[in-house]
Amino acid sequence: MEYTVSKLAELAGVSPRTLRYYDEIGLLSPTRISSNGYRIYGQKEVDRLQQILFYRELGVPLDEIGRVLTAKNFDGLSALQNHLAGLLERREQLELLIANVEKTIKAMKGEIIMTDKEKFEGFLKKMVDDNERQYGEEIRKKYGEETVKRSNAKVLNMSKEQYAALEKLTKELNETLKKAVDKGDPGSELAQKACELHKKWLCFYWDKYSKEAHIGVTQMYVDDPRFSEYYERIAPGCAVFLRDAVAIYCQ
Amino acid sequence: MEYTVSKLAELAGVSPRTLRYYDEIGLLSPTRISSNGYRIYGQKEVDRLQQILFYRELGVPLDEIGRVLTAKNFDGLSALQNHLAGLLERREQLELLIANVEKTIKAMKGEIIMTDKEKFEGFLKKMVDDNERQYGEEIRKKYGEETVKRSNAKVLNMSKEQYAALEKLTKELNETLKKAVDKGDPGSELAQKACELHKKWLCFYWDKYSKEAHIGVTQMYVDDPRFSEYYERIAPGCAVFLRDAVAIYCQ
DNA sequence: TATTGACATTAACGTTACGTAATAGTTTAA
DNA sequence: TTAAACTATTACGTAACGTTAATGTCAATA
Repeated sequence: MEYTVSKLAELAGVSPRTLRYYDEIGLLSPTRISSNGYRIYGQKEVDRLQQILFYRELGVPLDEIGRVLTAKNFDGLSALQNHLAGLLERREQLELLIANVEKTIKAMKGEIIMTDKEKFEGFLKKMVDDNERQYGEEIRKKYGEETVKRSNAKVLNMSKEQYAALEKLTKELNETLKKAVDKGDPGSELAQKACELHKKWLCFYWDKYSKEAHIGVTQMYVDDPRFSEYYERIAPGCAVFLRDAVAIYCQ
Repeated sequence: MEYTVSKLAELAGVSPRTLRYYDEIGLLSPTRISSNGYRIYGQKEVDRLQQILFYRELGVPLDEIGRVLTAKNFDGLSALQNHLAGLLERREQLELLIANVEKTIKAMKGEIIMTDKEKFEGFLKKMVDDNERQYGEEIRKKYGEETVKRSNAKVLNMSKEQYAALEKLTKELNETLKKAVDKGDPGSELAQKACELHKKWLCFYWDKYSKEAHIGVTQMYVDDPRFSEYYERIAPGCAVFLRDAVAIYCQ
């Protein structure tokens, strides 16, 4: 049986270009060149190509494949063993990489949470300041500072388990929010569940929960573009939706 | 603090070429170019380089690093998560590769063993034939055939455990042989231990052991270049050494 | 002061295993 | 006869630099 490039290519599941390339680097040459200049491959070449592709599947570089195929069995074996050693090393490196990336992701998530925490603190301060302008000052101020202090301590002293719980809760909240926004009704059961989760979530940061603060913070999500951006990523229109839902929730 | 290319390169543990390349692709440009045309880097660039190298460590391609660094936290996070997904996929592929290569190595080892087995069978036949020429024929012939038959069955029906034991034994034999050849004395304790191991090894293939056959097969190692080659790989002069050692062993 | 050695610069090729044109000739089917 | 479907060679592009090569600049020494 004789094959031209594309016939053999189709037979072996590679591109004609690949066969020409293998010819070019001397890895697989055709039996002969026909009078019109076409490459003609025979059965021997088919077999060799199978072998080549076999080693290629194993990730052996082409020049090594060439050496392996011309070598005897024994050399082929040690070549493969070398290759295996390389693969094992690569796997170890990959494991390290993965572990590092995962760690980094965790850290980044933590950072975002911390960033949010700072924003909340800022919000708390603002709320307190507003209160102060409305009412007297010292008592409220002192109360505000303590709140912030306690919030600090709360987040910083979070145990691993608590942190994990917060992560889980965040995920659940985001998913619920997304689904609720898709439905579109801030008064829906799902939306109210999201509010409930959001309240729980806030309580990870806040020592003391109040309806007013809850309403205030969700309003801030709408007003402050840095917050809006965060929530827009969860779902379009999410900040506004959450504010409206919380308004109902806190009635 | 200002740095020239090689200063920064040394500080960060990369090559000057790398820094020029990063400049070329716009990933990290120097603060300014001094009058003599030298690249001058400042603290900001040092920080950015640290970040770049951090992501590079994680295997993120340079163009993606560029995007990640200009993006906000959140984008950086999702970029990393994407990257992680890619890594996990690569790990799976790598696992498959490794499994396949290991399987192939096992198969190749088996093949070599099988090849040897055929050679042994050939030897057995020859031995039997010689015997036949010397003695009568039918009984011996039948006996020989049965031996071969049983040898076939024995190897083909080898259990995984037996196969593993054979592998272990082969390794031990080869190592002992190598050490013994290095010492140089076929009568040494180590050489005789190698003979003992070789006997055990033969018994994996042979149903029935005889001193004459043992001497004969090691003589064949010397005479048949295909065998010699195999043993030469273990140590130079190994075939002759083994024959001499077995001659002493079988006295 | 002239020279030397250690720096700097840009330009350009090499690395892997092909994919993807571009250009040109050949075979085959309609 | 013509067009489709093949063939060929040549050459650029890919990622992230390493490695010359040719040339220019700076600081220190003979």
